[in-house]
Amino acid sequence: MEGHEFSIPSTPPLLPPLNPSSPYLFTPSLPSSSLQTPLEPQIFSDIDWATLFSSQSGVAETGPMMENSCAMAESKGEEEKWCKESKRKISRMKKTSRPRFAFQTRSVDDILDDGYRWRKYGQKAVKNSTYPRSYYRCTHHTCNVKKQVQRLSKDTSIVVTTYEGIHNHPCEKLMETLTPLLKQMQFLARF
DNA sequence: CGCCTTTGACCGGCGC
DNA sequence: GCGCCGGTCAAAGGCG
Repeated sequence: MEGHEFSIPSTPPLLPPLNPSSPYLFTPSLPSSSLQTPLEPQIFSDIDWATLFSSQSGVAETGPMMENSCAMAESKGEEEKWCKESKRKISRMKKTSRPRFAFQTRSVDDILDDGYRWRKYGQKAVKNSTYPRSYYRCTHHTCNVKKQVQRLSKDTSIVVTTYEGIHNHPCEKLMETLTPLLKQMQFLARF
């Protein structure tokens, strides 16, 4: 897989990338000078930030984000219309209490290898975006975590991934890596 | 055969 | 009540 560059507009995600073969970079946690190609946090009016950042868990802040996003609208009319729609979505999403976080990825691949297994259950064309939004569910039978993946129409190299919920099981790929090590440690511990 | 993606249909919330 | 929109379902088909 190719290298990915992450940019999180407000706060870092709860779960770090788990696949060591994928050198993900999180810009907010690193000084921009330390990156080879810094990706400044940006607000895109064509992404549905209201949906992406409507979290009650405090993972993401909606207030300043929404103000900035509204300011990015091209015309006054568009701005009012867009803000109105976003506020409606926020009020709708506040009814759900599942933790959510979103982050941007600069990548040619829409799907990130985050170590978990996902099944795609839908794809929809969304308003204000050229690219469709894809819906995925964690394949673990007891896990109800979902994620949405959408490419920005303004910057086609950037993919926005939104996670909803918290996995209630270990990461399969991480366990695959750790299990032999743990067995070896248990074996050695007997001496 | 099991697991996955694709895709049109369907549903519920919301504004007018 | 109607239409729009985002999210989900489920049948069909592909692939290893």
